Amino acid sequence: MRIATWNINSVRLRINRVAEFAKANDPDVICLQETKVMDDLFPLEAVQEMGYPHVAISGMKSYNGVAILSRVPLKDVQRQEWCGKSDCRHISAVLPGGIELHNFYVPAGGDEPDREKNEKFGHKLDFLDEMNEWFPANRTTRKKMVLVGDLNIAPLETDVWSHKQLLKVVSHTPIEVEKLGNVQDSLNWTDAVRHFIPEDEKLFSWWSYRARDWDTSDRGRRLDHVWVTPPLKKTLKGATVLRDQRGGEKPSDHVPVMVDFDL
DNA sequence: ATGGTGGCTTTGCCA
Repeated sequence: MRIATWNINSVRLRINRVAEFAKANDPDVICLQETKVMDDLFPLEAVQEMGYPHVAISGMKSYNGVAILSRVPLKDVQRQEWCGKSDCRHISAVLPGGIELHNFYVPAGGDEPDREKNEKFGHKLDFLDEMNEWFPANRTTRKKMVLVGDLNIAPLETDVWSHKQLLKVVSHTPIEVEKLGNVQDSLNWTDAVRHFIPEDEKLFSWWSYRARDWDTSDRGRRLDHVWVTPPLKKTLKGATVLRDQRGGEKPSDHVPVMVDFDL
């Protein structure tokens, strides 16, 4: 079983890129974020043509939006509200074998890392607190779960191009890293990507559009994650970050992250 | 200290 997560930054604009990615990498499940489309305009036909008959979507006009495209049946699809907002930042479904898959798009948090001056940063911190409360209140470490998505935080020093220069930049501030760490600790989640790629190796999944040359300057961050609960840890078989997807015509600013399981 | 790009929709918002 191969599960992929990808912030696609408009699924309609990049549906052909998704199709090419699926053909080349053959993931069983593709979790998308920032689909930026209402459900009735979602390119369902194209997704089914590429071999994903089971689709769960939660989208809105212009912003946010998440989707799960699957070759295997999806059960018990749920769309959770966070911070009292219906802003399409979460969808979950149960895969065969009773594995619960959660797909998140955590708020980016704006530019200023101070909740007094920037309410978007406050929203992000509150969102993380709510995740940290919801999981232990509603699930246990014994449940088979996969949590994926654009969490908009690069927790490790090697998850950013310069730890020192990003300490006050939203996505790598100590308070965000601490709160994400609390979520991770709450159900003893394993970072499935760092399970395979050593922590002393720089690893990014996002590069800004604003760089003159994203590849040469390589000022990236690892914002996209795949976590698993303890019962799935031994089933982990590999992890891949598809850096090449940042290149070519009209890329997303994020690249796909894939994790393989032997279930 | 600033501005750089991209998507969607609007002439600004969000990332």
